[in-house]
Amino acid sequence: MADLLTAPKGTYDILPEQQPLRRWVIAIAEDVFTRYGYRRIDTPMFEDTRLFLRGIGEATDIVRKEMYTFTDLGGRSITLRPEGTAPVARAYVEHGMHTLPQPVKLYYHSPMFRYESPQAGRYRQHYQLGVEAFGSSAPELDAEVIGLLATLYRELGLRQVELRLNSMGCKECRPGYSKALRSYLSQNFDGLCAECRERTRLNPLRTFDCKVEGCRGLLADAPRLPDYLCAPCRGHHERVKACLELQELQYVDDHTLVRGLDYYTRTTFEFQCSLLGAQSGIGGGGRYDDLVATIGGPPVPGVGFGTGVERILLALERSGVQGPRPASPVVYLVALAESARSAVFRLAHELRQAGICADLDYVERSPKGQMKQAGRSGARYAFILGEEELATGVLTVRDLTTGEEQRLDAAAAGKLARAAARQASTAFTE
RNA sequence: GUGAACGUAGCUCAGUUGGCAGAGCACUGGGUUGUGGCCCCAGCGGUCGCGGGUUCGAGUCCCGUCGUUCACCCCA
Repeated sequence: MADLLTAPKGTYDILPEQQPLRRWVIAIAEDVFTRYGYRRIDTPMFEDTRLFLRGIGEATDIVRKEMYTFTDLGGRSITLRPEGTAPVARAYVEHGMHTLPQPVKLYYHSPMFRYESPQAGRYRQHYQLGVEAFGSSAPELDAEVIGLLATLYRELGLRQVELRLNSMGCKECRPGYSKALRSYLSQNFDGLCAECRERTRLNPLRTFDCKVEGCRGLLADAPRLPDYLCAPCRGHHERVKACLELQELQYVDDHTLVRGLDYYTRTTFEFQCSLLGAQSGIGGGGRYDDLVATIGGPPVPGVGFGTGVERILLALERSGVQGPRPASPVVYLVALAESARSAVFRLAHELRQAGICADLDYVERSPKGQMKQAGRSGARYAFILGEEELATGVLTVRDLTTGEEQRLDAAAAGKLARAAARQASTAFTE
């Protein structure tokens, strides 16, 4: 026990009993994504490190201290994917998707890797569901992406979800704001915490995340991003809001909402769920009109989001949402005598070939033990074989829901099992 | 990276001022020569995270270390 190996820090096993709820969430997500016209893409779990350096931005926390980067045996610098947008953008460029009818709408469900300190809802490997739409700068697309995510949360039955919205401006107007903010921060440098002094130099917009009392006070009087937006950005933002209202979506304007990835332009948004505790962000994203060009592609705009599967599951559990019941066998086979084991094994094979889910004992349990397993397995019927049945060529078929028993030949028993299997599968799809 | 709390059976947890390692659940068998769920009985299962120290004696006290959890930070 002393040297027992465990899952690496910040990782976890997804156990059989946890699978149904997770698979249900993913199935609903894929249904919603498909309904909005998005198609699935899978990209490698690791990429050339330069993709993330250029795409996410070298000043971000993700790139500076959270990437799993290593040199492979060929001397290449490789990084485990920390987020989904840059890899999908890379695939878009690499496969010439800018020549397809635009926009190109893609979705993914993939593990992400970040070297973080684990806590509730935060892991070193976590799964994200996300969408990316390339090739249109229409504000309707921003609003659609946001509406799509809101629809997903609603169909999952999540409660207490709030949408926060901001515009980050574009490369025309944001530099002017950054300059004004940096200048304001520099004038009040003595009142800032050590970290915000660093942020002033690297990425002044991030100071809005600071929770230190003194910094918050100073930032309350800081220049506001909305006052610096250029006319096109302002118009875009107004149209996004109008389209949110067309979808009857509530949102909170938050001009301090700055996300941790440098590629965002114009729209940024984040859904927060108060059921989650400290890691309240359940999903977020925005527009990234310069990303594709930054990683070496044509100047193609885009917009998308990522949402954390573990945080959705956590919120669902705290909302009391139950997953679907795990599948049970239709038939459990019981050998009452040692001499019946071969016939039972043979019968299990035949049932399975006929498409019926059947299970049996493999550890030489007593008859009572086998019946106990049959009951626990959730099977509809126990097919019982002992010396009497072997001699007369029939099966004892016990209906485990009613306890009634009858003697049937193999053909009649198979018919019964097929009927029960059909019933079980229709119950599942409903 | 920083701080706090917690590490005892597969799981959830008791364990008094330091004095024989416990319970419930789960698992296996029996109670019924060939029959599940409920009940009863029995069994299986532990280097008390790991390493040092104090002590006649440490699960218990001290130090270190690793891990988990929560929070900061950041994000999904």
